[in-house]
Amino acid sequence: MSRTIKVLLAEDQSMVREALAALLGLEEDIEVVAQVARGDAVLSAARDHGVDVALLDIEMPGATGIEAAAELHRELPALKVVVLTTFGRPGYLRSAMEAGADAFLVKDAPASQLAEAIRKVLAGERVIDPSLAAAALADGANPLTDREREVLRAAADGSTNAELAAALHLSQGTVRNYLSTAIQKLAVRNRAEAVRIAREKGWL
Amino acid sequence: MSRTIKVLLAEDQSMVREALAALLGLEEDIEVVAQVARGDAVLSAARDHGVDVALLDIEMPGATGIEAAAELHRELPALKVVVLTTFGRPGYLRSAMEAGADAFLVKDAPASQLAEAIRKVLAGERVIDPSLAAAALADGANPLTDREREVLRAAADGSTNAELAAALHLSQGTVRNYLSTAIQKLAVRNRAEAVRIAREKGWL
DNA sequence: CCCGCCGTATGACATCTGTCATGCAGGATC
DNA sequence: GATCCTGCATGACAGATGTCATACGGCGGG
Repeated sequence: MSRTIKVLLAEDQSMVREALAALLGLEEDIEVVAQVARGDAVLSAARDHGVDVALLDIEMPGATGIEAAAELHRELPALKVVVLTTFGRPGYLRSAMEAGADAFLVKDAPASQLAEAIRKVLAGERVIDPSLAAAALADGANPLTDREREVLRAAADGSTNAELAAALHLSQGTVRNYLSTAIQKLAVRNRAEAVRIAREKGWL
Repeated sequence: MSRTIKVLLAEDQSMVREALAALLGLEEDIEVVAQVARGDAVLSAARDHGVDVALLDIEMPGATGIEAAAELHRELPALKVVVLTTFGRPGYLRSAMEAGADAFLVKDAPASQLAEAIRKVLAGERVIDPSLAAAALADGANPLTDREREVLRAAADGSTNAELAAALHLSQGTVRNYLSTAIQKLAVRNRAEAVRIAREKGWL
């Protein structure tokens, strides 16, 4: 028989993290051997505990789960990565896959899928929600350039053009040009809508 | 000896809900007897299962945890209510308390506080994070009028003045007046910032 | 009864935003 | 080397947004 599966859990909300640990603790063949609350603590914890599978939330301080996934994939290629997120944003799925994730789960899927996904990735399978995959393909790739994304992200909090220009070391006109092209690419009417749509797609 | 504490769990993300159930299941004196995923399913589930404590997430479809709390407080006054939320927004705390909640927990508190809070509210105590309470008091009450809130909420998705006017059956000028006063009350420069601040405070 | 606030509305004004044409430098591609 | 794309910039213009003064009816408090 095989030994238990060693899992690393990365999730910033303690209550959710410990609850997930309790859930996985109910499984006989799974053992949560490490828990971290920050994206930038993932790699060393995975190394220190000889982990088989890393379960990563996306929204975390320090580094996102996607960034952590890429790092793990580079440094510990044998390690399997499951990305777990609140938001089923097509762009997140795409980035997670590009970062080398083996599974992508949303938190409103039934709890049973979590242990199941862990076993499947260890067996070499990939696990992704088919409808999300379809949405990701339908949306296509992120149409925004780096600069456009950067400006849009900075504009998300309601900053004015002048503030954006100062913060990004650009001229005010350039800021407006970037926002204008972003607005057109996203087929919306103003920056607020552009921010909303880009967020929904996971393109920010 | 006393019988086990019967708990109702209301949280829309299945994985989180079931994980919390697993967590509470580890406690000898606590039993999760019902789980619901919608705010408008809380009351009848609580009635049907003779629940002692209801654990309510705020963000849920159907009705918010706050609305559900108010309903429970009205219909089943003996029932204790614990509000559990991702966002430690002062305005949420205030509304939860006004709705008759007995405890207010944020999901990034340690998991141990959950069972502890359940026992405390049953003992007649109230449980709230002191720093959040301080923030709620410091912020004061929501300064926005009903209409201002309504317009701001509608403006949050990037709608233009004309769209807002049509949607709310107001003149465009009136919409601008409301947004203008909201902007001034929140001491910000434009509607986008106003939306952000109002959200952060839990005033939307 | 009067005052003040809320909801609603208008008009005028200043500023901010979004669009477009145009320009230039650097890197990639052919 | 010519061409194209990207990043950056400018100026001009139209339209959206924010401010302010003003107005009126209703409602609640003093």
